[in-house]
Amino acid sequence: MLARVSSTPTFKRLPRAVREQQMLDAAVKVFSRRGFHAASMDEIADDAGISKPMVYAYLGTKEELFVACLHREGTRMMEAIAGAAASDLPADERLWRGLRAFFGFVGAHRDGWAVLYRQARGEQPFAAELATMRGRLVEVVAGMLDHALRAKGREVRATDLEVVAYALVGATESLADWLADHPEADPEKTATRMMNVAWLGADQLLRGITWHPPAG
Amino acid sequence: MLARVSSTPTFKRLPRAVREQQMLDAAVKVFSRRGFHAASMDEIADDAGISKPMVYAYLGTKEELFVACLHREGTRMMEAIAGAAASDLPADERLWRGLRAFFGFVGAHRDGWAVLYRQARGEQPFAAELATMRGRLVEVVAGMLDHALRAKGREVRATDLEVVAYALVGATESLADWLADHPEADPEKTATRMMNVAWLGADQLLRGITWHPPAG
DNA sequence: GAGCATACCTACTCGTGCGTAAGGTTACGC
DNA sequence: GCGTAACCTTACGCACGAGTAGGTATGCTC
Repeated sequence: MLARVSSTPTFKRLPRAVREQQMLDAAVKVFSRRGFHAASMDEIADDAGISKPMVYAYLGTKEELFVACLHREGTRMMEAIAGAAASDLPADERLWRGLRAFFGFVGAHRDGWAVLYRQARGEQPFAAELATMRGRLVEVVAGMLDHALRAKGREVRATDLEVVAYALVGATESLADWLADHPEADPEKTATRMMNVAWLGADQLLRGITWHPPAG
Repeated sequence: MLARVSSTPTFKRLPRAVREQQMLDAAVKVFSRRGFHAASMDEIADDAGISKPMVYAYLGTKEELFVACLHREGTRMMEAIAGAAASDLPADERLWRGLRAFFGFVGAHRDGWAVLYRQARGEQPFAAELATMRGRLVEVVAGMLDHALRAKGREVRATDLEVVAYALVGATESLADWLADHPEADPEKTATRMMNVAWLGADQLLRGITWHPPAG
């Protein structure tokens, strides 16, 4: 066996923790470019500058690897948002800061977002995990609306609140998607636009103004 | 070879057009349950009550089959919406009818929606096609907003308009997704909720009321 | 400087599922 | 009633990619 001849400068041996991060970086990149199925473990290993068995040794099977990506990116995102939107602020201020943090994250981690949102969504095994994460977001938004409503002495059925929150989260994700496809776009400006759509509509609702279908 | 013994009542031979529809029905069903990759041509053929080579003979490769599904479901949906929202109505009326038609469609074709939205989105080869369809929707919505604005003597930059439209479409898709997961929910009611989120916010914008970030 | 653990490799196996070759059977025109 | 074309089948080839077996090198500890 020729093995590694000294022609190549005998690449560094790195501690596990470092290699794991490199692998995750590569995996996120490849998954986001190719999609879960089309991505091959060989390509990921290659991209990480390591051989395939190392990936299996450290991060396990392909599914487990994907879950690990999901976890890392998801955690990073949630932390970015939670860190920005402290809960002792008024609702509109929290919403604004949360949105800014969110779009900032997406702008800076387009690959991560693609993995999280575009890929995980379609694949059965991961959709549930993703849904849970989104569920937490919806709850937070619904909580903010509810809080603001109660402050005005109003009360709304929980389902209605949840659905509205769901719509707002959806709109936000959609804009994030748009942002991921427009590298030249400004995350801050996108956040402002979202705020316009969301808060002006919500504000109306908070005042008790509602729309209802025409008769017939 | 035993071949088909007369025990089974010699299943009917059907004309191509009919079989193609049966195949598409089966394909939509299986794709929506399993996802594009996990779905096997064998299962689709089986579900259509036909053998695999027939599928290849009529609809071509797996990718082509999926595109065919996408096309049929997409066309049906667009027709449902376009049919409901005639362009000679006022903007809010058009929006309302379009939304109602849309949620009605999703409520009635949950499988089709899952294929269109959840699957096509993640898979590179189809994402483009899907994006085009959504693009048309966004244009329509943006056009409605623009029309309403001009009627009030206002003018907004095209980009802003497009982004707002994008957000509204995203919110709507998100609610459709919610609807697909809640079989007991009422499409009509969901449309009303969406109208509340969208139109109240849009109405504010139409009046020239905008939100802007706090100083600092 | 022997021993041991950990990092790392090449080179396979093997299942799965797409796509097809080659042939059987039914309907319909003439 | 017979040919021909369209319908439909079984049974396979084959590529691709997940996962593994088994071995080599390197650094750390005492």
